[in-house]
Order: sequence, then C-alpha cells, then structure tokens
Amino acid sequence: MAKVVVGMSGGVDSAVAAYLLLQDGYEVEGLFMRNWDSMINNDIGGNPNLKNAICPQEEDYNDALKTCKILGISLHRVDFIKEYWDYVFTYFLEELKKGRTPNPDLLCNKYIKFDLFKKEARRLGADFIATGHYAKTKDGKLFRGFDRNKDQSYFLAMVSKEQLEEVLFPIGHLEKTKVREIALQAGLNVAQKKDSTGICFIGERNYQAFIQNYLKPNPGDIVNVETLEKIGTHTGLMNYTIGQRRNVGISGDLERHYVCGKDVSKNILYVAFGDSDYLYSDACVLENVHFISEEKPKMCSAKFRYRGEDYPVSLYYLENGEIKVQYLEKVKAVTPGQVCVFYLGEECLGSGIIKDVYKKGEKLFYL
RNA sequence: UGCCUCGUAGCCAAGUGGUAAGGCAUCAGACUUUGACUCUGACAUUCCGGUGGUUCGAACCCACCCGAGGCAG
Repeated sequence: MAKVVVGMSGGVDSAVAAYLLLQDGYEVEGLFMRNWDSMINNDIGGNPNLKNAICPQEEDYNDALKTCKILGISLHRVDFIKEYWDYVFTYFLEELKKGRTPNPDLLCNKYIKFDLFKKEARRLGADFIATGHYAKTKDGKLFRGFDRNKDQSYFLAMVSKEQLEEVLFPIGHLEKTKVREIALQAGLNVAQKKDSTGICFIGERNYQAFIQNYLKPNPGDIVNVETLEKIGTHTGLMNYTIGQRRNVGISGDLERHYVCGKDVSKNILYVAFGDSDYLYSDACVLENVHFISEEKPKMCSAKFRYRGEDYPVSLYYLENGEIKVQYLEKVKAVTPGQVCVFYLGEECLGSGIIKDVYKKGEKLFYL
C-alpha cells in the first residue's frame, strides 16, 4: 500500500484531498507546515490578528488536527520559518526595493512546498505527496485545474518537472462546490470554512503597514504621465503596483486614475487617467524563464497575473535565454516582477518573470 | 481705495425661490492563496462662508461682514 503525505493547511481543500486519498486506498498521513511567525518576523504593523488570543496559524493547526482525527490519520508538523524568510521573503523585499511587484507564492511552491516539504515527507516514508491545489498533473506534465475559476496551476508554474514527480492533486479534477459537498458528506469540520486569502502562510494584511515593517518608506512625487506635471505625493514606490487605483491618494478629478508606472531612480510614481493607453502594452521580455514542459511553442496563450485572462501570444526565444512575448491584442497593466505563465490548451508549460514592457517596439519609459 | 467675479461634504462640481445631482477620493462588503482590477453598498438629517432681512417657503433675492481671486490704480 503506497503511503501519501498530504500537506494539511487546515482548510477544506487539503482536508478533502486527504479524504479522497483514503477512499482510494492509500495509506495517508498529514503534515502541517508553519512558515511564518509574526513575532519572530516582526510582523506588527498592519496585522489584524495581534490582539487575538490564538494566532491564525494555531487555529489552522487545530482545524487540521480535528480533520485528521475525523479521518483517523496522524498529523505531523514542521516549521520552515527561517527557510521561508531566506528563500521567499527576502526575494519579495528585494523585488519591492526595485519597484517591481513580486508574487511570493510561486517561490513558496518552488522552494518550500515542493522542495523542503517534499523532503520532509520523504523522511516520513512517503511514496507520494499530495496537496489541495486545483491543478492536475500527468506524465510529468502540469495542467490547469478542472474548475477554471479556482485553477491554481499559475502558482505552480515555477516548479520543475522533477518536483512534480510523485505529486498528487486529488481535487484537481473537481469543482469547488463539489469539494465542499464532499467535505459536508464526510462530516469534515472545515466543510464550511472560508477560503483563505492573502500571501500564502502570511494571510490578510494591511499591505502598506505590513511592508513598512520591513522597508522604510520614501515619499516622492506623483506625476501625470501625460503632462508630466506633479499632481501629488506618494508614500513610497513599494506601496503601489501597476494598474492600481485605490489608495493612490490624489483626488478632485472627474476620472478614475491608475498607477501606470514607476521610476525608482527618480522616485516618481506615474499615474494615468481613465482607460488610458498608457496602461496598455503589446509585448514584454521575460527573465528567469522556466519550462516544465518539453514544448517550446512559437504561439500559445499566457496569463500575466493570477486570475488574469488568457491572452494569445507569440514567443521569441532570445539568445540570452530570455523570451520576448508579443501579444496579439493590447493587454492592460502588465507589471514587472509579476510572473507570466504559458499555457497550451490545458497544459501549463512554464513561466518567466516580467522584466521589461514594450509598446510598438519601444520600451515604456515609465515602467 | 473703486469696480467685478466667486465662496456648496476631503477634493472637483451641478443646482439661481419650493425643500441639496454627479464624479473623484474614502470606508465597508463581495470576489481572490500575490498589492490588484471589477462589482455592490455607505457617504452634507434641516445644511450650502458668517450674521441679519424679504417671503407661506431661500443655497438660490436684499444688506452688511469675513475670505479667495481678478480688473482698475
């Protein structure tokens, strides 16, 4: 009987994953990970949970413990707090300093869940590991989850083909509603628990206050990208992302305004008004290109953000290993630091980190 | 100093006698394992720079005062 260690988060998805594996006859054990400690990591400002008697991670652990009790399986526990800081959070902060918009959750999967966690599971004697991701894997290939609305293949697009070996996604072929139904029928304690959001393992935060725990704010000018006039003062470039509307801090105009660029050297935040052309681009260059698949197509589709739309694109493989992505239609708010993920039909091919953004052959000066 | 214009919620801004549009911003919620985007809801309870007056009734008319700007000088 093959042994599977399931990453138990304390949520419904991993609980149902474990349940389904038991149904399939696997020997199942749970493994709970804790990768963030608000006290150790000085996560004070913007933390809504400080006053709580019990921190959310402990609550999640208790939920996972109950689930495992109901399922009749054991639950192990491991901390990767230092590793998460070193491999994921440090990168996150470095990117912010460069004025980019990182997505730490892809790195978390690459360095923590599908590396350290997997090794820990092996140590526990696992033949396979499993998680509650909405994604599918088959023959070393990665596919979108069946539930298009919950698909999480995007977050897995930086792991390697090898890392996906001996990995099971038991709920990847299910709709979320079905997962909840199963949880209910199985009498699982977390059947109705609200989905977690926010940075994986950290959770919901007041973003600007959270960042200020680690990076000192450096206020500067907000400039109208069209007229180049100063129209306000920003609180620090790391507090903004391209396409952002809320919390920009200027008012009085008849049109909505969006962040459309940043100049780190001049400490300028560029803003555009309305559905401005300044928010759109038609090509970008990716660095840190990584393919899971053998396929290296000239044309495929791509997502520029999690839950972003799929856009048809052409890929040009550059000599230095980078890729130029040309989109057939203009795309809004393509943002340096975010991950561009390639798809060919249902298959998730790989990814690259957005480095530069272009329009009509010109690199955009304000990005 | 004379004359003119203007003074409406945090910011723009309608409304010129009948009992305060709208937009932006903000806040809350929905959505969401990245900071979005989007969507929904709330947002001047007698108040429209102030004080009096006319009127059944004024933010809108009159007087004066305060304040901002402009033209003369």
